[in-house]
Amino acid sequence: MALRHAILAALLDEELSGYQLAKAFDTGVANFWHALPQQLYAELAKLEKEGLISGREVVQDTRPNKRLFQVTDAGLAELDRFAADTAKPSFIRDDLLVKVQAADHVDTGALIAQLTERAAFAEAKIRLFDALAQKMRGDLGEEEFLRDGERIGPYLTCMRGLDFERGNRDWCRRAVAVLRERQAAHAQQ
Amino acid sequence: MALRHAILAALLDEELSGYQLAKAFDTGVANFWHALPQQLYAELAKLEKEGLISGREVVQDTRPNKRLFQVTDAGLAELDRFAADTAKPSFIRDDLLVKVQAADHVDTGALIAQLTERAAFAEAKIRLFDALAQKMRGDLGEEEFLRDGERIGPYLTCMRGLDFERGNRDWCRRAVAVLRERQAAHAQQ
DNA sequence: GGCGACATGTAAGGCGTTACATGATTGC
DNA sequence: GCAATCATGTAACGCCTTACATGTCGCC
Repeated sequence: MALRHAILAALLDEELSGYQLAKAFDTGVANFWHALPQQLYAELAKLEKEGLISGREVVQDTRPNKRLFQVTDAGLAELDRFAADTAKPSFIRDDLLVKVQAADHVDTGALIAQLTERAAFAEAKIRLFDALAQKMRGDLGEEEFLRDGERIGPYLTCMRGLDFERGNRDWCRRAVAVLRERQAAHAQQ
Repeated sequence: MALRHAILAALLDEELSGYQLAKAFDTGVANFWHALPQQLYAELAKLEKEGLISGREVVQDTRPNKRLFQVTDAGLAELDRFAADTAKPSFIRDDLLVKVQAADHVDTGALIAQLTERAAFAEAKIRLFDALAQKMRGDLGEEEFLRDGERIGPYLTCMRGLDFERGNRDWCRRAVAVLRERQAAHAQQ
């Protein structure tokens, strides 16, 4: 049940509406969790009902009104309790890896196309995370920021996201190169 | 619905029983997917019913009998169809990242303990994957194997697993170092 | 006799995905 | 007028997790 804790963690920095949260969790700014809008609206309702967050209506002239949520003391306590719990190990679960596992038995062309697309996707995320990290540390160097900065949690998770996507990109490119070379060798026979 | 395809991919190399599959999917040899025994037994039953795998009873003297499964032609076709489908992007979803995101608001000691444990877990997986990769490529060098080897799919996924766990380990160690230094600085105030 | 490995499941409940639904405002 | 963005949901289905259940064999 980490979704609720992910939401609480996301609301630590600023008040957000469901819609704003959804954008953050969907478009990859969520370097530490992923969720769809529907999940978020449902969980926000639950969290408010349980008193872990509190919402306030914000009336807007030009746009539909919205509700901004912030973490309550009870929410902070719950987050602390969660952090002290033993964490489960995390596992990779990726369609693309399954396909590559079967690479010797399936259509190579389709695989190459998907690996290429994934590499581009990873590259886009890298740029995003890079910009985000730079924005967070401001004028400070990384070492300096991590020593003296106020809020380093998001920076650390951003670094993990960056490295993960770099790994993704590089692996995809390598796999494409390998598959292409084998394709060429096969054609020559 | 990638579990079934993960099973098919795992059965490409050798006939396996549900129990053997479960070990592979559970203990981390599964570098491309993760699943619990219950899921596997249920999915194996479905797959057999649908004709994508076929099982044969193996009578054993010293141990309980078991059923070994292999992929049918229909199973291979299904796997090929799956591989041609556009893949969804994969996301990190990790309790530990949520906790680190909230690092500035929760107990640092508990976090350090969990990061240390995770680093050790990752290190163990690295050794496992390393040994597996070495076994797969045999006497050949990596470049040579990837060019001429018979079955490179599992090797490529193993490489991704290796890199992922290295990233995990290094990030955990870095985070621990950062948190420790800040703890020390805080104590001096 | 008990523990650990082998071997295979059922059942309940929670979490995530897909599809559907509604309505206002800004910009082309 | 139409599409995109803002803003918030409901419903159905399926996958994943947790707990429970059963039985054999080898070893200490």
